[in-house]
Amino acid sequence: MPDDFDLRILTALQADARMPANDLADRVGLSAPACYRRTRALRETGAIEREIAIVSPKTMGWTITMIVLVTLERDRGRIIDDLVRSLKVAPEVMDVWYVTGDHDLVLHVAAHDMASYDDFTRTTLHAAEHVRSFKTLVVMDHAKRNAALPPAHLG
Amino acid sequence: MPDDFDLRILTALQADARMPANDLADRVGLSAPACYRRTRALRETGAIEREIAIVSPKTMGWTITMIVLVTLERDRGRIIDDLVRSLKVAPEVMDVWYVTGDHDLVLHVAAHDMASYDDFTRTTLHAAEHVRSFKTLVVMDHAKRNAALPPAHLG
DNA sequence: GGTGAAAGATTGACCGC
DNA sequence: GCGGTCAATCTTTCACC
Repeated sequence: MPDDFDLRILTALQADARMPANDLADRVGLSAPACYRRTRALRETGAIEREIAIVSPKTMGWTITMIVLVTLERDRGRIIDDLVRSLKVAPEVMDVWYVTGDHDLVLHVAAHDMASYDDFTRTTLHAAEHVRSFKTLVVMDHAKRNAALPPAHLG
Repeated sequence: MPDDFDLRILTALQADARMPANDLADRVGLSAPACYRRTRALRETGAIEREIAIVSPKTMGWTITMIVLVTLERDRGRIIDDLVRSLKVAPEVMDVWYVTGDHDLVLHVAAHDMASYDDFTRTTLHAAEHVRSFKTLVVMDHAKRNAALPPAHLG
């Protein structure tokens, strides 16, 4: 169970994973080695899943992204695992959410252009069993991109 | 314009922002100082937007997330800037996408529980002008969470 | 962009609570 | 178990070519 020191560390590292342990120490009120030990423990327990650079999509050659709302046949059971497995492997697929409501899956997909997105839908979605239908919402602007979570509530 | 060295650096740092410049150097085929200079330039030009820790939502006390499909009145002009501004400020809102298609905005929202999500919809969505309707898709599982982009295509 | 050295950060050993 | 101090090690960063 994380205490407030841990939550402060996590909140700081969510904003800047490269913050030196010394700055972290000042912020959370511990010594640098104490911050380091806690940070290491947070990594080992999986509270920190990974530490990554957020890169501009255009720089990486991904010019468009789509939100895809997928509706499955109404006997979806474990068979959709096959679909999800193929989505996990597909590099263009950045996020897969299982949802309840008007749809069953929501995807966040990157593409170089519309033609390559069409390819993706053909090989991955149209080809899949149990996909009844899907709707593509083309992203015009990613107005807020907060890969980090909201800050934790401190006790 | 990034060359292949830059793209390799970006691809590596997307997977692990803490990779030492020495390892980076081995991977991309440059010396550590060269990698460092390129990395710094990539930060300064905004190709690297930021470097963050991906934290487990449950550790941070965010137990549920939602995908929200927002439909606006059909005279949305600049007025929706007010809505987007409030969404950008709201800590629970992790992503805001402007989209074309059956809806106008897609949100990715975190909440501590359903009651606090209800609060959010009341204060931020129901209260907003020009929101015609919205649909909430409750996330049951974030099966793929790839805050990083797909790898770049190298020439 | 490479080399080598200075500056700074991370990590380990050890002590005390 | 926890954190603190000090020191060794490793990384980042700079100066110079």
